[in-house]
Amino acid sequence: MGGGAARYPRDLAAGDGDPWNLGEFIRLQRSLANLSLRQLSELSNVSNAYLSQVERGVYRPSAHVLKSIADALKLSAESVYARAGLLDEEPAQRNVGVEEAIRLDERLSAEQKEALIRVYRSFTTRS
Amino acid sequence: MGGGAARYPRDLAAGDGDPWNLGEFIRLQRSLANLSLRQLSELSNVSNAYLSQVERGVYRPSAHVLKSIADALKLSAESVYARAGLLDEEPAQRNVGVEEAIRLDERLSAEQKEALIRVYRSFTTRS
DNA sequence: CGTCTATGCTTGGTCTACCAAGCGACCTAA
DNA sequence: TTAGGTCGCTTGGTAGACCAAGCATAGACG
Repeated sequence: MGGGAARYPRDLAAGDGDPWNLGEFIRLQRSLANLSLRQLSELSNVSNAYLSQVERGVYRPSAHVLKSIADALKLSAESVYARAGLLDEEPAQRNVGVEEAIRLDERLSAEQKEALIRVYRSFTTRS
Repeated sequence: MGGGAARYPRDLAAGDGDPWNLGEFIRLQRSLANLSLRQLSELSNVSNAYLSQVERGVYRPSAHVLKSIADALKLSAESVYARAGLLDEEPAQRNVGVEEAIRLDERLSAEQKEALIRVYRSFTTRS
């Protein structure tokens, strides 16, 4: 742990690109946390080899790995998912929609949900 | 499209299990939307073969596929991710945290972020 | 009966996410 | 100089996500 940050030919110093793709984003967050690939690897239980490939854009990590990385970097999973294009937008919208709310309600049976949705549609659909 | 819903030995009628695992959940939502495997397949650009396996719990789909399915079923990606165990909890928490907010701010340079975080920590950490 | 269409399921294979092991470059200490 | 440490990166291999094609069943219509 002693060290300062050493500089390497293709090291973090090369972070000139825009951090709009996932790899650059993760690399930036990692550097802001002052973590090496192997340190982040240990924190996230993801191999340093794969982390390197992810940061360089060789592979697109699964959500499971993304979540581990997010936890290790103390980022919310939602933020990282949004960067990965797995979530539509910024975590700002909280519109669920009537139909989805109905379908997700666990106290309703399937038949009750169908009936509710049918009625809801009959109210909202102009024939 | 004419048809009513046909019943098959291991068909939707067998939806007696609790919809707490992802497969059962997707199958339930699909049946509530009155979609066949192939219809959902076309809407989501996921093969019906794979959808069948996902619903039966043979495979755990990637987030990309999950998002496609969520869109096709008109569910929010967050809800489905939560079911898949990819999100920590219900979409109810809106705590971002100061450090994360800093790191995600695009108008700050890396140095500015580091400085801010350092100051923030100096305020919040008891020595 | 036979044929058509729709359903969900199974199979064989391809692609890629992911890891263990190792490499070259760089630094510091003896 | 050599030895030991860390850095990021590359390579070979394995497991599983994912699909195209085909199967079996069931209803509708002739």
